Amino acid sequence: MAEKSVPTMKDVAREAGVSLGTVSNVINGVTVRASSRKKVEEAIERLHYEVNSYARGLKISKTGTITLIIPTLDHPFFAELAYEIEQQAYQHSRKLFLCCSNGIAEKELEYLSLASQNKTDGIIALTYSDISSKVPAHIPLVVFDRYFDDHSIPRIASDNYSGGIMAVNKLYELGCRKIAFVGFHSSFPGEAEKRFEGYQAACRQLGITPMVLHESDTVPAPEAIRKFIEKKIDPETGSTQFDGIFANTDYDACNCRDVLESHGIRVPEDVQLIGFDGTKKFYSGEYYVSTICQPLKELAKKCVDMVINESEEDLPSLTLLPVHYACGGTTKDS
Amino acid sequence: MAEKSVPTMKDVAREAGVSLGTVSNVINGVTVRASSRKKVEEAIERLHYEVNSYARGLKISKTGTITLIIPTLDHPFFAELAYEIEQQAYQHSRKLFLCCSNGIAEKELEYLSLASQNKTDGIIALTYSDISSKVPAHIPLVVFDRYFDDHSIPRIASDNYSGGIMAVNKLYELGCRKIAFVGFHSSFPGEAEKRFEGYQAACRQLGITPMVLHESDTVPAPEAIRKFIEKKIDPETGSTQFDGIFANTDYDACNCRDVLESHGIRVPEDVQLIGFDGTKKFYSGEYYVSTICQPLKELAKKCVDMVINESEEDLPSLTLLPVHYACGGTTKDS
DNA sequence: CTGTTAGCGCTTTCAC
DNA sequence: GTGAAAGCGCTAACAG
Repeated sequence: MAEKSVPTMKDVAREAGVSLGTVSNVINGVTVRASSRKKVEEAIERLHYEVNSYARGLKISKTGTITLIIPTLDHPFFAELAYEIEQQAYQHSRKLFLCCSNGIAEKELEYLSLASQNKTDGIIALTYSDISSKVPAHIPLVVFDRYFDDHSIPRIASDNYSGGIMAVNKLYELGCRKIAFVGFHSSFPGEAEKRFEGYQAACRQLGITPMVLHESDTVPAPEAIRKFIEKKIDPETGSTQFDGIFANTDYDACNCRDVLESHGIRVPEDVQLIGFDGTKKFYSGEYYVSTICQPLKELAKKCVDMVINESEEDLPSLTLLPVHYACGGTTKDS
Repeated sequence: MAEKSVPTMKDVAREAGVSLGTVSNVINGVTVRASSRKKVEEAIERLHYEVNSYARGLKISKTGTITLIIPTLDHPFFAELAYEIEQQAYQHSRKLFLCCSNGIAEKELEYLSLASQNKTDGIIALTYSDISSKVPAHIPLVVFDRYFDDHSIPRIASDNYSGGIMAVNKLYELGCRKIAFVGFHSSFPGEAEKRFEGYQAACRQLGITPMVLHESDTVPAPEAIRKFIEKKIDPETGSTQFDGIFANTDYDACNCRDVLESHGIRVPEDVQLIGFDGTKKFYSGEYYVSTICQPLKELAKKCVDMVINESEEDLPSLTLLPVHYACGGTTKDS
C-alpha cells in the first residue's frame, strides 16, 4: 500500500463498489439494502474511513460544537462549571470550544467573533460585558448569571435571592441575632446581587438591623474585609458587634475567617459564618466553609439543554435553579 | 433589507464590485490595489461579513484548532494547566477543543476519533492509556507526563527526578534526618514515578534509610496514609519514626498533614512536610503545603508550541522543565 | 494586480 | 433503493 492520504467517501464508494450517495446514506442511517450496507461498512473498516466534519459542516451548516466563554478556570467554581458543561456537551454529542476571557471585554468580543466564524451551534456565556448585541441573531445564546439589556436572551442562574434568605435564616436558627453581610458588587449587573437582596429581606422579616460591607469589586477584597471587621471589634473586650456573617461568596467567607481568627475570634464559637457557592477543598472534598451550594451539575445541564434546545420550544427568559445549605464547619451545626 | 441569511464572499464581491478572488486576496493579506482593498473592506463592514472557517478548513485542510484531552478540571492542577493551554492556544490564534476523559480509556479513544473527524491541527494528551497507536499519523500529538510505547512521540513533563532530590535535600537542610516517602503509582507508567526515584537517589547520597509507602493508586489514599503513619507512631511517647515526609503530590501531603495533626503531631515543629505540584488555595493564593512547584505556564507553553511546531523542526522526544521549591508553611523555613 | 475556474468532501435532490 | 450531479463557501492556480 502506497503512501495514502486520508480516505474520503469517494474512496469508500469505489472500494465498496457503490455510489457516493449510497455511502452517505449508510453513514446517515438512511434505509439502504442490507447487502449494500454490509459492503460499505466493510470498506469503511478496511480503509479506516472517518467522516470529515468540516465538509459535512459546510454542507449542512451545523458543526456540532458549543462554545463556552468563561473568565478563567483558576477558580474552582468556574473550573467545575466548565467541567460539567463539557460532560453535558459530550452527552449530547457536541464538542466544546473553551474560551477563557479573563473577564476582558475585548477578548469576549474576539471570542464571539471566532465563534461566529466557526459557525458554532450555540454559545454559553459568562461574560462581564453585555455581548448580546454582538452575537449574530441566528446563533443560540444562553447567559449565566448576568443581565443583558436584551431581555429575550435566556438567562440561567441559581436562585440567589432564596439563597440569601436561607443563609440568614440558618444563622438565626443557630442562634445568631446580629448578622452582617460582606460582599462586593460588579459594575455589570448579575444575578448574584440578589443574594444581598435576600439578606435584606430576611433581616427585615426577622427584625435584624443590617450591618453591611458592600463595595465595588474594584477594591481589593481582603483589605476591605479586614478593615470592615476590625472596625467592628471592641478594642476593650475584643468582642464583635456581630455574631454571624453571611458572605456573598466562599471566597469572601474564607477571607472573613482569616481575619477573625487572626484576632483570636473563634469560628464558629464566637462568630458563625456562611458563604456562597459550595466550593470544596480539592484534597478532601470538604467544604471550605458552611455555605449555600449552587447546583453546578444542574446548572451545566440546563445551559447545555437550553443552548441546544432540541425541543424547539420557546425558552424561558429566566431559569432559576434551587440552592441548598451545607455545613462546612463555620457554623455550630457541625 | 429583506431577511438576509449570513453573507458569503460572493456577496462581498458583488457589493464591492470586484471578483471573488480579489476578496479572498484582501482577506488573506495578498497584495491588492489600494482602491480595491478599500472597496472590499467597506463592503465587508457593511455586510458584517465573516469568513466561514468550515469552508476555509475544507479547502486548505487546516482548522486552526487544538484538542486537549485531559482527565478532569476537578483538580486545580488540571484546571490550571487547561487554562494556561487555552491562553497559549489563543496567543497562537488557535481555538481549543476541551475533552475531559475522566481517565476512562474508551472515552479517550472516542475523543481521539472525534478529534480526527474534526481534522484538528494537533492533540495534547494527558491520558491514562497508550493512545499513540490510535492517533492518525498525520496529526501532531504531544503527550504530557506519560510514557508511550512509541518513543518517537514528543513527551513533556516536569523534571520530576530533580524535584524528588530537591525535596529530600530541602528537608535535610532544614534538619530532617529520617525522611519518609508517601505516594501512589498508577498502573500506566508516567513521569511522576521519577519523583520516587529522586527520593531514593537522594537518600542514598545522604545516607538516609528509605522509609516508604508506595502502593498502587487503586487503593484509597487517605486510608493507606493513615495506616502507614499510625504504624510509625510510638504508642508510648507519641513520637514518630520520621521527622520529615516527602509526599508524591500535594494531595498526598494534605492527607499526611491531616493524619499527623489528628494525632497531635505538629507540622512543621515535629514533622516537616513537602508535597509536589504547587497547588494553591483558591481564595488566598497561598500554597496548601510546602511543595515542589511544577512550572505550569511553561509546561503549557511548551505543549502548545510543540504541537503547533511552526518551525517544522524535529521535536525532542522528551522535554523536561525545571521545578522549584516553595515554602507553604509545612516546613521550618516559613 | 484581477477575474475565472476547479475543486476540497460531503449531503441532497432528482431521475431511474 | 441507488447513481448522477449540483453546490455549500472558500482558496489557489492560471491566464490575462
